[in-house]
Amino acid sequence: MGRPADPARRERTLARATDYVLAHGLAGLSLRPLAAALDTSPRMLLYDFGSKQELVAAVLAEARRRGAVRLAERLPVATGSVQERLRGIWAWISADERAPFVRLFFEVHADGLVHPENYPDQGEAITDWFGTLGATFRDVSTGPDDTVTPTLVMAVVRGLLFDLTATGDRHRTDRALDRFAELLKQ
Amino acid sequence: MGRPADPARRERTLARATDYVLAHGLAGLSLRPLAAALDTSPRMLLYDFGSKQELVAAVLAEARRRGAVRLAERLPVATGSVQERLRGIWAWISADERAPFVRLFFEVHADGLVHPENYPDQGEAITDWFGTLGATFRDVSTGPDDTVTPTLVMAVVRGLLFDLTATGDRHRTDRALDRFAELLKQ
DNA sequence: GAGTATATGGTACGACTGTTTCACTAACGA
DNA sequence: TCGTTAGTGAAACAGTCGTACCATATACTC
Repeated sequence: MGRPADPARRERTLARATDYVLAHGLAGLSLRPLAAALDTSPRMLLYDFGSKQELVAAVLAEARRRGAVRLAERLPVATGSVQERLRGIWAWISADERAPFVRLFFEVHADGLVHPENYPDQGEAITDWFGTLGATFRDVSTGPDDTVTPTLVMAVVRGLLFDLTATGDRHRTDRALDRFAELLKQ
Repeated sequence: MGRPADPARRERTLARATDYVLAHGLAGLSLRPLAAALDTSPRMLLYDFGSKQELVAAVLAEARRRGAVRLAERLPVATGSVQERLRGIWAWISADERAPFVRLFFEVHADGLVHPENYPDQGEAITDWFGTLGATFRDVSTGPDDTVTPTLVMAVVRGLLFDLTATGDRHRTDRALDRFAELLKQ
């Protein structure tokens, strides 16, 4: 008995909070401005999530969930040459629409280097793409459980993303990826 | 006339502040703990640097200066095969002693993505290694002002650094670099 | 209606932040 | 000794932070 709980409200808040964090970043996140932007109050944020730390954890989980969904929609296009697949992945991840995700990705990584205790599963977040990526580049792998090829491919992608986000030089980074694709093809 | 200024004090403070930032990171930097660790006071930090923002700028400049010196000491070893040179660079940059620099590097990049206005020269910080790196890998470059090869090499190094710092998996990242060296050799 | 559990507003607490102000001392030239 | 400039400690200011407390409103069962 009593007033029935409304879990949808928490979900709605979580979705909007994730939008907000993707737009504004994690570093300066503060409950009061966040609440104001979400038409709610710090009081309600703590009521729904317990603490700021738990709210952030929920937001990061939601962001990762969204990214995984988007990736799953995109990646199965494992047809074509190695070059085409690589270019497809790069075009997708480096597109402007993905910029907020990429930004948050780098932000979480950097914060995790200073406070590893807050991100117990950061290692997984890096390596869990290997399953899908390994499948995508099976023909250039050295074996069925080759982890080196996905590692290298992801390193190139992340490194070029790093470069692109810092310099904005799309032409140079695009060409560097093409060059890597050529090398990979042999 | 009057008491003579003592610029050495500011230099000493800057050096120790840089040590502190390299050890503790930029994100949570606060004047009072910093001053306490440096046996000085927030009052003096502001007296010497004007504001926290200028202090941070000075610290970052100092850190970059140190990194450049260390790199200049190391890089001229441009002898040997492409593989050996690449391995040498990777061994140097991924060594544990460089970890604080690498951490700060990622931290500044991430913060720069959220607040680009604070880092007007971030693009340069990424590309200014190309001069030296381009010279080092001249024999695998496509031309005298080939920017693509240095871009790719740095992307691999940064991407693998990203992986290594997040997962701590040295074996896998080392092998990925070896694989890249093989590809580069053709 | 009473009883009860959820939802919410308002407010204040204690701890921090960068910075400022005021007073004072230290070290020099004349 | 006096004037002048550099250096420095202590305290306060105005603000923000996450969070806790207290009241009250809302929506349900009985």
